[in-house]
Amino acid sequence: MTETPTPAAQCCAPLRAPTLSDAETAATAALFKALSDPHRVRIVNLLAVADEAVCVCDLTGPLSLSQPTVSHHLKKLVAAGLLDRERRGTWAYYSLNRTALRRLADVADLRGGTP
Amino acid sequence: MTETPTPAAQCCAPLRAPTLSDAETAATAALFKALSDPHRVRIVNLLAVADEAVCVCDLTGPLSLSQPTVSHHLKKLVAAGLLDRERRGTWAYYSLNRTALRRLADVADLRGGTP
DNA sequence: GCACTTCATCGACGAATGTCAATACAATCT
DNA sequence: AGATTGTATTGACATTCGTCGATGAAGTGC
Repeated sequence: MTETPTPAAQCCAPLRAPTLSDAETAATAALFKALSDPHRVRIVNLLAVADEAVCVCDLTGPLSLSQPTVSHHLKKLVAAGLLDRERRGTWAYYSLNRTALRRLADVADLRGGTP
Repeated sequence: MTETPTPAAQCCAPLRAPTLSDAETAATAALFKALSDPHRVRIVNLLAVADEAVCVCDLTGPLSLSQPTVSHHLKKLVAAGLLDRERRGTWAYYSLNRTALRRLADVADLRGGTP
């Protein structure tokens, strides 16, 4: 997979949109799909409360998952645009993309604009 | 399936919550999972723009899906608490549960309370 | 160079998902 | 009662998903 399709968080459209293209519908579903797993919800929650970026080794414990599985989930969240990845030496630090999460909240908001 | 587990939309907790129980995490993931399919996103969008309740036969066309498949998706959305079902004679009318969608928007909102 | 650590990818497995045709159920009408 | 219409359920199928062990890849320090 050398392709890097644009993150769903950048293509999604609000559920209240008057018309929704197929691409927007797919992107919106993909965005929700990224959060459709309990472990990924937990990851986002951990990153939301931690104001510091977190590395993979800090997540395997709280999640009770193997390291490959944690990397797998992180990759999905990054692909969706919800997480940012940064390398510091040997470590890979992940942090929340607050802009993407703002957009997610707006997608689910049935009333008007983005304050 | 005679069990009727409480809808995810009533058990979910915001992603910004300081601590998230396993049950809350699972419910939150289940809520997102209900919207992780493009056809279900389309259904919610159709119901969001239509201020009238909609029956199954009105959805098979726009979705290009068979009637059993549409019923299957509707059932999942109702189970998640996002849709309400009402029988009128032979027809089954579905409508958006605006409270549940409000809650969904709040789940994704990283900043404070529920205005 | 080599050893070591951290993370990503690969391969395989069982489990869950979306889909449809066929069938059953429910409500209405004659 | 029987016929008809709209909806729900069943059973089967291919596909996708989450998980792990094993292996690679990248970086650090000796």
